[in-house]
Amino acid sequence: MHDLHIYNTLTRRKEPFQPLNPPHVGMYVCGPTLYTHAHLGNCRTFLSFDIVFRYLRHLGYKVRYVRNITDVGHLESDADEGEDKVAKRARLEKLEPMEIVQFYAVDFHRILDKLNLLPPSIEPLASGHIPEQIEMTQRILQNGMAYEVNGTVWFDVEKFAKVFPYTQLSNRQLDELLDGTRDNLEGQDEKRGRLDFALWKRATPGHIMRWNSPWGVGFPGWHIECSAMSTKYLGEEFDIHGGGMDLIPTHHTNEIAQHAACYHKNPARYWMHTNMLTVNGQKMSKSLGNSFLPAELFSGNHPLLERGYSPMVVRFFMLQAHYRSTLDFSNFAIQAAEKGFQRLMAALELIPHLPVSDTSTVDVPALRQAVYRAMNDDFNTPVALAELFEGVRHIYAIHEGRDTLTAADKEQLQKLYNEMVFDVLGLKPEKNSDDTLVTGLMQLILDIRSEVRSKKDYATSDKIRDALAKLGIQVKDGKEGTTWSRT
RNA sequence: GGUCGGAUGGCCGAGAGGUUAGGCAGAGGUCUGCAAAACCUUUUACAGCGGUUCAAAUCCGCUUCCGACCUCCA
Repeated sequence: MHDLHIYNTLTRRKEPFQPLNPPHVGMYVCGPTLYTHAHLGNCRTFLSFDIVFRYLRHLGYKVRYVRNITDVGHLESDADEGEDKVAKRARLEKLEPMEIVQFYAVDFHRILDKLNLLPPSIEPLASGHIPEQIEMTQRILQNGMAYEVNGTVWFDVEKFAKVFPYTQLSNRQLDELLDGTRDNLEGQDEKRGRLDFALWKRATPGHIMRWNSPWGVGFPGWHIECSAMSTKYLGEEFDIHGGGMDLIPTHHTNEIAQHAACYHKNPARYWMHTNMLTVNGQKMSKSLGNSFLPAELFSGNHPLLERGYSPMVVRFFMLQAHYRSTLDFSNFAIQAAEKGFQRLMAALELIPHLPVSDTSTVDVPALRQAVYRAMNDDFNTPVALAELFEGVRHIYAIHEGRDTLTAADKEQLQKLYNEMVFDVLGLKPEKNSDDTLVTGLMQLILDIRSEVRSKKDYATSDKIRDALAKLGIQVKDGKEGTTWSRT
């Protein structure tokens, strides 16, 4: 029935999507480490998976979507050195680590809600799954793929690589990885191999986040929380695992390793990775100073921004690029998206008012097929939108009598746009005002204006129009009467 | 330096051997008391040089430039 193909990073190919236990689908996406505000690039990744979630549900799958929040164990360096990011922030602000995470989690959810992302089915915290992580670490030790040194448990990458393709996901050569990192082996006397990573870390006396374990007081490593939580909620093997592309070489590679060291198989069948958001061709990142927060984008309160852009415009802007391509941000580009979004929404509002005829000159089933073909091709939202814009042209043509539509086709057209635009793409109209008083007053004012216009009293009608313009209301005289909108 | 991925018209961005992607901007038009808005039509393209092919933006090779990862990042 569906012909959905998903690009799998594991095989570097698009593959037909076949869930393990239809109609159920298990999907795990690596969420943020909330020691600070999530930035716009982070949001793009979660938006991409929101589309996956929505489309799979639309196709009739029962999706369990797990997206974690990492609140412990993520150190400042992937080499398992430096301070825990959350703990550091807590120390600096003299707050409980959980206070830090709670503060940024609330903010994170508020932003995602504005962008109309559906909440995941489960949003587990790493700190809430310490026993699971300890248990998994024990299992890896029992299976001989890890070793303990002074209360820290290290994953033995080189040993593991002999029995499992460790570099499968990143598509790199193990020798080269070992070579490339040799020089920073110094100062790390505990781990045996340069690629080895911590499953459990001994807590230094001043470390605020600490739990008892078979190896003494400590805290879990960065990657193990995702393995433990995905296994707990989705099982030893599930359908989709996703995250940003930058997680491929370290985080996801190690996740697969840990999981395979326990269960002798890759946790997920389809690995999906989203590309980066760039600004002037460079990856958005805090260190480059080219990142801004979603809240700043909405308000326009940032040096890089000419003005604010509404959340739905931002969503539309991101959907105009495929999730595996980089997307370059600029004021010009997002302003173009804003106009396009408004055009799409205006056409959508027109559908219920379209006249019907005995025959159709528009091939609605073909349009429908084209849109689904795009979505089935690895969630190709830009092409799906392009097809919907083809439909927009027809909607206007029908509106103006240049094309015709049967009642049945009109119903199908309405259904297609409702389902695709609202349910799958998650766009929604941004009402300027639903204040009934304003609506009533405007109706009255425009009635008066049209009366004086019919008497050719243009001085008065222009006075009304100009005065409204000063108040930020644009009057639009059309064939079918006069409408208005806020500017 | 190593590995991987890119270079598409003024901008953003799809496509991936033969047929117009789409959006925005520009130009022309329709409508209009005027204006705006809206709608219609429409110009400009596949980094460079070779090769394969009846046919290449699309495949292969080289060159140039850019990015990502290898060091915190979705």
